[in-house]
Amino acid sequence: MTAQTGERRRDAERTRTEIVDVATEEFAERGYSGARVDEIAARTRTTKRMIYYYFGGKEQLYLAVLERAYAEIRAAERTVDVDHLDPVAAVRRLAEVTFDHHEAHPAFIKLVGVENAQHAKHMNHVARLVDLNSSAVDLLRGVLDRGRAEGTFRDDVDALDVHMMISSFCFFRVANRHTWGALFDRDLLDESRRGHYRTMLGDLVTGYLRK
Amino acid sequence: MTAQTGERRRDAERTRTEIVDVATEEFAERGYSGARVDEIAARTRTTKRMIYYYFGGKEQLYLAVLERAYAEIRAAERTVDVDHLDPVAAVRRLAEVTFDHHEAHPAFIKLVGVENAQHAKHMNHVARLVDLNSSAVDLLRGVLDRGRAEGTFRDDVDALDVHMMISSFCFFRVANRHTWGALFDRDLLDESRRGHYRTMLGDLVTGYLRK
DNA sequence: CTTCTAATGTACGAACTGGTACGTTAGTTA
DNA sequence: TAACTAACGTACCAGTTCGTACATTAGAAG
Repeated sequence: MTAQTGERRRDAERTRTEIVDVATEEFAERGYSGARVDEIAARTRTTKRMIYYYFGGKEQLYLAVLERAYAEIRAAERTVDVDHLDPVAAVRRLAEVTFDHHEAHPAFIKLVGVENAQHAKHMNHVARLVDLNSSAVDLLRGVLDRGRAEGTFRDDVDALDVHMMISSFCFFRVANRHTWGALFDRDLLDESRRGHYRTMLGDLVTGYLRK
Repeated sequence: MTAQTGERRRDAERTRTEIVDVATEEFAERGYSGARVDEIAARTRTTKRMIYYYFGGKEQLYLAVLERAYAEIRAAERTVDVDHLDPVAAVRRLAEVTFDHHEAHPAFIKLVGVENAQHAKHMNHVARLVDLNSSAVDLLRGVLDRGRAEGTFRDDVDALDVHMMISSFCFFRVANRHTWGALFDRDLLDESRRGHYRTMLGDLVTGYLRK
C-alpha cells in the first residue's frame, strides 16, 4: 500500500509477473514437457520455491501463462475501429490487424501450438478464455453483414470461416517459418517480403468475399 | 535371404519398421522431449535395447521418423497428374490433393509442428529432404506458367506463395483443431463440413489467381 | 520496540529417464 | 554339428527434474 515502488525488496505482484514473463518464453520455446521449472526459476530474480508458493506447480503456472497470453491478444483486438470504413476496406483492415498481431507475438503463436499438441486440454479449464474470444469474430460478422446489405459481398459466407481463412495464413507464416526456410530456402518473416504478404492476404480475402 | 516370412522370430527389417511406426505416433503425440524411449519400446514387440542397437539414440530415431514421414508424403504428391486439366481445374486439383493429404496424415502435421518448435534444427541434418521437396511446387509452377500463357492467370504470382496459401489453409485446419474447437465450439475436421472447406479452398486460390 | 505473517531462500529426496554393460539365442556357414 | 555372428533381452546406472521440508527475513501492525 506504500508508494515506494522500485526499491522494495519484497513485492509479491512483481514476483508473480516476472515468473509469468519468463515462463511464457520458456513454455513457448520448449513446449510443456520441454520447459524446466528450474530453468524458469534461474532466469528470474527469485527462486523455484516461489513458483510453487504462488502457482502450486508446473501445470498451474502453464495455465497462468496461457490465460494471460490470450487475455492480452483479445484486449488488443478489441481496440480496432472499423465502422468508419467501407466493408471491403474494413475486412482488409481486420486482416491486416491479425497479420500484425501474429508477427508481433511469436510467443503467443507458439503457445497455441503447444496447447494444440496437448489437445487443448488445459484451455478447457480456463473458462474465462471462451468468453473473451468471440470479439474478433463479432467485429468481422458486423462488417460482413454491412457488405451483404450493400450488395458488395456474396451472402453465403460465414464469419467464422473467414476468420479461419485469415488466421490460417497469418499463423502458418509465423509457426512454420523454420521448416519452410529449411525446405524451400525462403524466410517467410523476411522484412522485405512483409508488405507483399500483407497485401496478398488482403487481396485473397476480399477477392473471395466479393460477388 | 530365405522366404519364410511371417514365422521368423528374427527379422531386422521388421523390427526397424515397427520401431519407426510406433515412434512416429509417440513423437507426433508428445513432442520430442515429451516422447519416452521406454514408452516406444513398450509399445513394440521388442525392447528398448533394440532402439539403441538400430538407431543409436533418441535423436537419431527422431531423425529416422522425420525422414520417412516426409519421404512418404512427397512420394504421394508425385503421383498427381494435372497435364490433362485446364489450368484452373489443375490448380483446384492440386489444392484438393494437398487438402486430402493433410487430413489423412495428422501425425505428419504434428511432426511438422514439433520440428518447427525446435527451429527445424534436425531437418537440416537430413540433406535428402531438401532434394525431395520441390516436387509439389514444381508441379504448381508448371500449371501457373500454362495459365499465364493462356491469359487466364495474373502474371505477378509466385508458385511458392501459392503453395504457401494452400498449405496454410490445410495445415491450420488440422493443426489447430483443438484450440479452435475449445474457443469457437467448431470442429474443423467435422465430416459434414469437409466438402465445404475443400470447395472453399479451391474458390479461394483460383479466385486469387484469375485476372 | 515487539510481534506477527507474508514472502523468500536452502537443501534435499523420490521418481523418472536416457543410455549401457553384459549375457543369451536364432540362424547361417563350413 | 561346431563355430560364428547378427539379433535380441535383462538389469542396472547416472543424471535430471519436479516437488517439498525447513529455516529465515522484510515489513506491517499495535
